[in-house]
Amino acid sequence: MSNSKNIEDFAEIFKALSNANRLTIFLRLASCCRPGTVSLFDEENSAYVGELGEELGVVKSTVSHHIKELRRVGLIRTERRGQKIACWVDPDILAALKEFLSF
Amino acid sequence: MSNSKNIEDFAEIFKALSNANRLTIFLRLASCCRPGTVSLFDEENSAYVGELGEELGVVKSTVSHHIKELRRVGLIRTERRGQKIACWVDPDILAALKEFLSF
DNA sequence: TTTACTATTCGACATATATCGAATTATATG
DNA sequence: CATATAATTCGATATATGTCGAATAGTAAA
Repeated sequence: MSNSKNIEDFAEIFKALSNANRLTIFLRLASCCRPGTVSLFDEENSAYVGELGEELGVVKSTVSHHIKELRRVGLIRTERRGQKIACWVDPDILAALKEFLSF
Repeated sequence: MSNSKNIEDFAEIFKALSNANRLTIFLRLASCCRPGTVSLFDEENSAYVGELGEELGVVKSTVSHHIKELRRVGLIRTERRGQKIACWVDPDILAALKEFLSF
Protein backbone atom coordinates (compact mmCIF):
# COMPACT_ATOMS: atom_id res chain seq x y z
CA MET A 1 0.00 0.00 0.00
CA SER A 2 1.06 3.58 -0.49
CA ASN A 3 1.35 4.16 3.24
CA SER A 4 4.12 1.68 3.95
CA LYS A 5 7.43 3.24 4.82
CA ASN A 6 10.94 1.93 4.75
CA ILE A 7 14.04 2.90 6.66
CA GLU A 8 14.88 5.72 4.31
CA ASP A 9 11.43 7.22 4.61
CA PHE A 10 11.77 7.34 8.37
CA ALA A 11 15.27 8.75 8.10
CA GLU A 12 13.80 11.55 5.98
CA ILE A 13 11.09 12.17 8.55
CA PHE A 14 13.67 12.39 11.31
CA LYS A 15 15.74 14.70 9.17
CA ALA A 16 12.76 17.00 8.84
CA LEU A 17 12.67 17.20 12.62
CA SER A 18 16.43 17.52 13.05
CA ASN A 19 16.65 21.29 12.73
CA ALA A 20 15.73 23.32 15.82
CA ASN A 21 13.86 25.96 13.84
CA ARG A 22 11.97 23.39 11.84
CA LEU A 23 11.14 21.37 14.92
CA THR A 24 9.84 24.52 16.60
CA ILE A 25 7.68 25.25 13.59
CA PHE A 26 6.32 21.72 13.64
CA LEU A 27 5.48 21.89 17.35
CA ARG A 28 3.88 25.27 16.92
CA LEU A 29 1.74 23.97 14.11
CA ALA A 30 0.90 20.87 16.09
CA SER A 31 -0.16 22.97 19.06
CA CYS A 32 -2.62 25.02 17.05
CA CYS A 33 -3.81 22.23 14.79
CA ARG A 34 -4.56 19.04 16.65
CA PRO A 35 -3.81 15.99 14.56
CA GLY A 36 -6.81 15.20 12.40
CA THR A 37 -8.33 18.61 12.70
CA VAL A 38 -7.85 21.34 10.16
CA SER A 39 -7.30 24.73 11.71
CA LEU A 40 -7.32 27.97 9.88
CA PHE A 41 -4.68 30.54 10.61
CA ASP A 42 -7.03 33.22 11.83
CA GLU A 43 -6.55 36.08 14.25
CA GLU A 44 -6.86 34.11 17.47
CA ASN A 45 -4.86 31.23 16.21
CA SER A 46 -2.31 32.89 14.01
CA ALA A 47 0.63 30.89 12.87
CA TYR A 48 1.09 31.80 9.27
CA VAL A 49 4.47 31.97 7.69
CA GLY A 50 5.26 35.59 8.44
CA GLU A 51 4.53 35.32 12.15
CA LEU A 52 6.36 32.08 12.54
CA GLY A 53 9.38 33.77 11.05
CA GLU A 54 9.18 36.69 13.46
CA GLU A 55 9.03 34.36 16.43
CA LEU A 56 12.06 32.47 15.25
CA GLY A 57 14.02 35.37 13.90
CA VAL A 58 14.25 34.01 10.38
CA VAL A 59 12.91 35.48 7.16
CA LYS A 60 9.76 34.34 5.41
CA SER A 61 11.57 32.52 2.66
CA THR A 62 13.34 30.34 5.19
CA VAL A 63 10.10 29.51 6.98
CA SER A 64 8.52 28.67 3.66
CA HIS A 65 11.41 26.38 2.88
CA HIS A 66 11.04 24.60 6.23
CA ILE A 67 7.30 24.17 5.82
CA LYS A 68 7.87 22.76 2.38
CA GLU A 69 10.27 20.23 3.87
CA LEU A 70 7.83 19.20 6.61
CA ARG A 71 5.18 18.74 3.97
CA ARG A 72 7.49 16.85 1.63
CA VAL A 73 8.09 14.08 4.16
CA GLY A 74 4.42 13.99 5.03
CA LEU A 75 4.49 15.33 8.57
CA ILE A 76 2.09 18.15 7.83
CA ARG A 77 -0.46 18.95 5.18
CA THR A 78 -1.20 22.41 3.94
CA GLU A 79 -3.87 24.13 1.95
CA ARG A 80 -4.26 27.68 0.85
CA ARG A 81 -7.16 29.64 2.36
CA GLY A 82 -7.19 33.02 0.77
CA GLN A 83 -3.89 34.73 1.40
CA LYS A 84 -2.91 32.47 4.22
CA ILE A 85 -2.05 28.84 4.56
CA ALA A 86 -4.04 26.33 6.57
CA CYS A 87 -2.10 23.38 7.86
CA TRP A 88 -2.48 20.36 10.03
CA VAL A 89 -0.43 17.49 11.32
CA ASP A 90 -1.05 14.23 9.51
CA PRO A 91 -2.37 11.86 12.20
CA ASP A 92 -1.35 8.73 10.29
CA ILE A 93 2.29 9.63 10.07
CA LEU A 94 2.42 10.52 13.75
CA ALA A 95 1.00 7.13 14.58
CA ALA A 96 3.46 5.46 12.22
CA LEU A 97 6.31 7.31 13.89
CA LYS A 98 5.34 6.16 17.37
CA GLU A 99 4.82 2.63 16.10
CA PHE A 100 8.26 2.77 14.53
CA LEU A 101 9.79 3.58 17.91
CA SER A 102 7.95 0.79 19.67
CA PHE A 103 10.38 -2.07 20.07
CA MET B 1 17.07 17.66 36.73
CA SER B 2 19.77 16.46 34.38
CA ASN B 3 17.26 14.51 32.32
CA SER B 4 15.22 17.45 31.11
CA LYS B 5 15.57 18.17 27.44
CA ASN B 6 14.82 21.20 25.37
CA ILE B 7 13.97 21.64 21.72
CA GLU B 8 17.58 21.63 20.64
CA ASP B 9 18.28 18.40 22.45
CA PHE B 10 15.43 16.69 20.66
CA ALA B 11 16.53 18.19 17.34
CA GLU B 12 19.94 16.62 17.95
CA ILE B 13 18.33 13.29 18.73
CA PHE B 14 16.31 13.42 15.54
CA LYS B 15 19.43 14.38 13.64
CA ALA B 16 21.14 11.28 14.95
CA LEU B 17 18.33 9.23 13.44
CA SER B 18 18.20 11.20 10.20
CA ASN B 19 20.82 9.22 8.32
CA ALA B 20 19.69 5.90 6.83
CA ASN B 21 22.89 4.09 7.77
CA ARG B 22 22.84 5.46 11.30
CA LEU B 23 19.16 4.64 11.71
CA THR B 24 19.83 1.10 10.50
CA ILE B 25 22.65 0.78 13.03
CA PHE B 26 20.38 2.03 15.77
CA LEU B 27 17.61 -0.42 14.89
CA ARG B 28 20.08 -3.26 14.64
CA LEU B 29 21.45 -2.43 18.06
CA ALA B 30 17.95 -2.07 19.44
CA SER B 31 16.98 -5.46 18.07
CA CYS B 32 19.84 -7.24 19.77
CA CYS B 33 19.84 -5.24 22.98
CA ARG B 34 16.40 -4.71 24.41
CA PRO B 35 16.10 -1.37 26.17
CA GLY B 36 17.24 -1.70 29.73
CA THR B 37 19.17 -4.87 29.14
CA VAL B 38 22.87 -4.95 28.47
CA SER B 39 23.79 -7.39 25.74
CA LEU B 40 27.28 -8.42 24.89
CA PHE B 41 28.27 -8.73 21.28
CA ASP B 42 29.01 -12.42 21.34
CA GLU B 43 28.95 -15.01 18.59
CA GLU B 44 25.20 -15.59 18.50
CA ASN B 45 24.37 -11.96 18.83
CA SER B 46 27.14 -10.26 16.96
CA ALA B 47 26.76 -6.63 16.09
CA TYR B 48 30.13 -5.12 16.72
CA VAL B 49 31.49 -2.35 14.60
CA GLY B 50 33.20 -4.44 11.96
CA GLU B 51 30.15 -6.57 11.20
CA LEU B 52 27.80 -3.64 11.16
CA GLY B 53 30.03 -2.06 8.57
CA GLU B 54 30.00 -5.15 6.37
CA GLU B 55 26.22 -5.30 6.45
CA LEU B 56 25.92 -1.67 5.46
CA GLY B 57 28.79 -1.55 3.05
CA VAL B 58 30.66 1.16 4.91
CA VAL B 59 34.08 1.01 6.48
CA LYS B 60 34.72 0.61 10.19
CA SER B 61 35.72 4.19 10.73
CA THR B 62 32.39 5.38 9.43
CA VAL B 63 30.47 2.98 11.65
CA SER B 64 32.53 4.14 14.60
CA HIS B 65 31.68 7.71 13.76
CA HIS B 66 27.97 6.91 13.62
CA ILE B 67 28.02 5.01 16.90
CA LYS B 68 29.81 7.92 18.50
CA GLU B 69 27.04 10.20 17.29
CA LEU B 70 24.27 7.95 18.60
CA ARG B 71 26.04 7.86 21.93
CA ARG B 72 26.66 11.59 21.99
CA VAL B 73 22.96 12.39 21.85
CA GLY B 74 22.23 9.72 24.44
CA LEU B 75 20.32 7.22 22.32
CA ILE B 76 22.67 4.38 23.09
CA ARG B 77 25.23 3.59 25.74
CA THR B 78 28.39 1.68 25.15
CA GLU B 79 31.02 -0.05 27.17
CA ARG B 80 34.13 -1.87 26.19
CA ARG B 81 34.24 -5.60 26.91
CA GLY B 82 37.64 -6.80 25.91
CA GLN B 83 38.23 -6.09 22.25
CA LYS B 84 34.61 -5.55 21.48
CA ILE B 85 31.99 -3.00 22.44
CA ALA B 86 28.86 -3.75 24.38
CA CYS B 87 25.98 -1.42 23.80
CA TRP B 88 22.39 -0.92 24.70
CA VAL B 89 19.56 1.46 24.01
CA ASP B 90 18.90 3.91 26.79
CA PRO B 91 15.34 3.20 27.92
CA ASP B 92 14.85 6.66 29.41
CA ILE B 93 15.56 8.52 26.23
CA LEU B 94 13.28 6.27 24.24
CA ALA B 95 10.49 7.01 26.68
CA ALA B 96 11.27 10.71 26.49
CA LEU B 97 11.13 10.57 22.73
CA LYS B 98 7.71 8.96 22.67
CA GLU B 99 6.47 11.36 25.29
CA PHE B 100 7.77 14.22 23.17
CA LEU B 101 5.67 13.04 20.25
CA SER B 102 2.55 12.71 22.37
CA PHE B 103 0.44 15.76 21.74
C1' DT C 1 -6.76 47.62 -12.68
C1' DT C 2 -3.85 49.29 -9.13
C1' DT C 3 -2.27 48.53 -4.63
C1' DA C 4 -1.27 45.89 -0.61
C1' DC C 5 -0.31 41.77 1.65
C1' DT C 6 1.27 37.06 1.85
C1' DA C 7 3.83 33.07 0.32
C1' DT C 8 7.02 30.78 -2.88
C1' DT C 9 10.91 30.36 -5.77
C1' DC C 10 15.60 31.31 -7.05
C1' DG C 11 20.55 32.20 -6.69
C1' DA C 12 24.29 32.61 -3.65
C1' DC C 13 27.15 31.35 0.10
C1' DA C 14 28.95 29.68 4.42
C1' DT C 15 28.70 25.79 7.26
C1' DA C 16 27.80 21.00 8.38
C1' DT C 17 27.98 16.18 7.32
C1' DA C 18 28.97 11.47 5.43
C1' DT C 19 32.39 8.93 3.89
C1' DC C 20 36.91 7.06 2.98
C1' DG C 21 41.73 5.47 3.91
C1' DA C 22 45.74 5.78 6.78
C1' DA C 23 47.57 6.06 11.21
C1' DT C 24 46.94 5.18 16.05
C1' DT C 25 45.20 3.08 20.21
C1' DA C 26 43.32 -0.75 22.95
C1' DT C 27 43.03 -5.49 24.07
C1' DA C 28 44.16 -10.32 23.90
C1' DT C 29 47.13 -14.10 23.01
C1' DG C 30 51.21 -16.64 21.19
C1' DC D 1 57.68 -8.82 23.57
C1' DA D 2 55.55 -9.65 18.98
C1' DT D 3 51.50 -10.49 16.57
C1' DA D 4 46.64 -10.34 15.66
C1' DT D 5 42.23 -8.36 16.08
C1' DA D 6 39.06 -4.64 16.98
C1' DA D 7 37.91 0.17 17.42
C1' DT D 8 38.98 5.06 17.25
C1' DT D 9 41.00 9.17 15.57
C1' DC D 10 42.58 12.16 11.97
C1' DG D 11 42.84 14.55 7.55
C1' DA D 12 40.73 15.14 3.22
C1' DT D 13 36.89 15.78 0.18
C1' DA D 14 32.53 15.81 -2.05
C1' DT D 15 27.91 16.70 -1.07
C1' DA D 16 24.01 18.48 1.57
C1' DT D 17 21.83 22.05 4.21
C1' DG D 18 20.28 26.49 6.41
C1' DT D 19 19.89 30.93 5.65
C1' DC D 20 19.40 35.28 3.38
C1' DG D 21 17.72 38.79 0.04
C1' DA D 22 15.68 39.70 -4.36
C1' DA D 23 12.43 38.48 -7.63
C1' DT D 24 8.10 36.31 -8.63
C1' DA D 25 3.37 34.64 -7.93
C1' DG D 26 -1.11 34.31 -5.62
C1' DT D 27 -5.01 36.60 -3.37
C1' DA D 28 -7.90 40.32 -1.75
C1' DA D 29 -9.60 44.83 -1.64
C1' DA D 30 -9.70 49.72 -2.87
